[in-house]
Amino acid sequence: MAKLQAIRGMNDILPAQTPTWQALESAFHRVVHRFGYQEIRFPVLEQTQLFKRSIGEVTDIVEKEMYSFDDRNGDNLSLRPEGTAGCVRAADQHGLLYNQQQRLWYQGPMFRHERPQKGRYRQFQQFGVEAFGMAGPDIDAELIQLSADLWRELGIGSALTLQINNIGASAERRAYGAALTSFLEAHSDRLDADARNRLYSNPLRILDSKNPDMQDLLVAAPALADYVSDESVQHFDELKSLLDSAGIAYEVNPRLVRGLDYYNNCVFEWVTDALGAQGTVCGGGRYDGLVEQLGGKATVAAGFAMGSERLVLMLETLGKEPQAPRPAVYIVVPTGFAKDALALATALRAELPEQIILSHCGGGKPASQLKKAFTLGARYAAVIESDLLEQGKIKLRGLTDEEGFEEQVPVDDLPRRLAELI
RNA sequence: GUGACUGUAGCUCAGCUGGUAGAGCCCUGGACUGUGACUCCGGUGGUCGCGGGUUCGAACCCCGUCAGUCACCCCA
Repeated sequence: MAKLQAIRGMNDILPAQTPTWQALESAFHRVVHRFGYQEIRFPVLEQTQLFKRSIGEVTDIVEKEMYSFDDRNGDNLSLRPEGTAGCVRAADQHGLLYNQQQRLWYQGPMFRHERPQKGRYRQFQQFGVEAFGMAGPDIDAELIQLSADLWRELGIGSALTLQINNIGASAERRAYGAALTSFLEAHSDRLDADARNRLYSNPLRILDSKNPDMQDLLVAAPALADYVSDESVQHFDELKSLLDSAGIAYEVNPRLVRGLDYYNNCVFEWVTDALGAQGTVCGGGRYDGLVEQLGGKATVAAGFAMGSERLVLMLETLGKEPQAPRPAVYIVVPTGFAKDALALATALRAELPEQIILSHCGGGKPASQLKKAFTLGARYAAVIESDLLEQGKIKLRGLTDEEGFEEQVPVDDLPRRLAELI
């Protein structure tokens, strides 16, 4: 029988990597906490309809990337491909959005059936932040500032660039899309297959094509900025000046178009060149129409999401991984002294509750146990020896280069002695 | 979904034009050492991703399949 293995594109995260993940998660928690955001948790499965109506019927995500199936009741369900739709559904369903402001955050796995590659997996983790009921650019700036604070906390700010754009209201985008379509129709002989596919369904997506021929063609195309309302432009200008005063550098990228339909006005992405093809680490923007579109009372909103795997990759390639936790004390236990070791370990953990106290299990010579203590990077070894123990003493050894001492300590004093040293 | 490359011990890899597998590291037992580090001796561990085919014989050739990597596409 063939060995069972993980589903394609779904990764196990092993002990060697979990410290980096924990560092990332705790940094995120610290940042959202000090910005006053509250956690919300919502299911991994939703009605397929929710994603179709929010993300957009003709987007790649719902067209070909969702894990959808009929459950036993015949309802069509989907694993969430992103967080915003479920967050809005949950918040609206429980009345969190009715005439009030909310600052929310979530984290968890998302699912998209794409061909896996570096920084892109079929199950992946996102952190997301959503803010409801605030119409001005001040909240947009706050969201960006929050993300920038996280980069600072992680020490990766210098490897990230902020790109922003104003994509206007959906009606404006429709008008622009029509203009873009007719422009491209006039040059249909120069369009690549992908552009031809999107010509009528989603022409704006042609804007960020990586095909140089398309980009050459688009130089002469109508500009989205010319179709955006004065209000949108003013909102965007205010955002830029807020970012300026906050000291957050940005680039205006007129080609920046988000892949989900619900965005409007200002959108942004944090990008890096440290990750190969997956340059976007964080993306978001305003989505003022989504709540109403999903059946709620009209509520303005903005938010962003970031990909944890990509951030972990960045931490690794930039050498910002935390050190693996090392034991403070390793107890060397000769055969027949398990009870003494257990009692000693309990006493040490009571005195030093934050430290890792490892007691050797499985027997073996003291010499090889000590070797294990060194291998694990333990700072001290508490060596039980029968003749010493009869005198109520234990041997304490410092195992690091700086602390290469060896001393005999009364067993009862060992917790206090170690507390002094550590 | 498309393309290119890859798939041999836990890890990193070798295996010439086909003759049923090797090294280093790791782990482990022992010797030595004033109870780890250096040195010496020994040991565990492989359906050569999987399934077919060609052949007297395949890790090596052919087909399929699964998985990985990178890129396209798309996005976090």
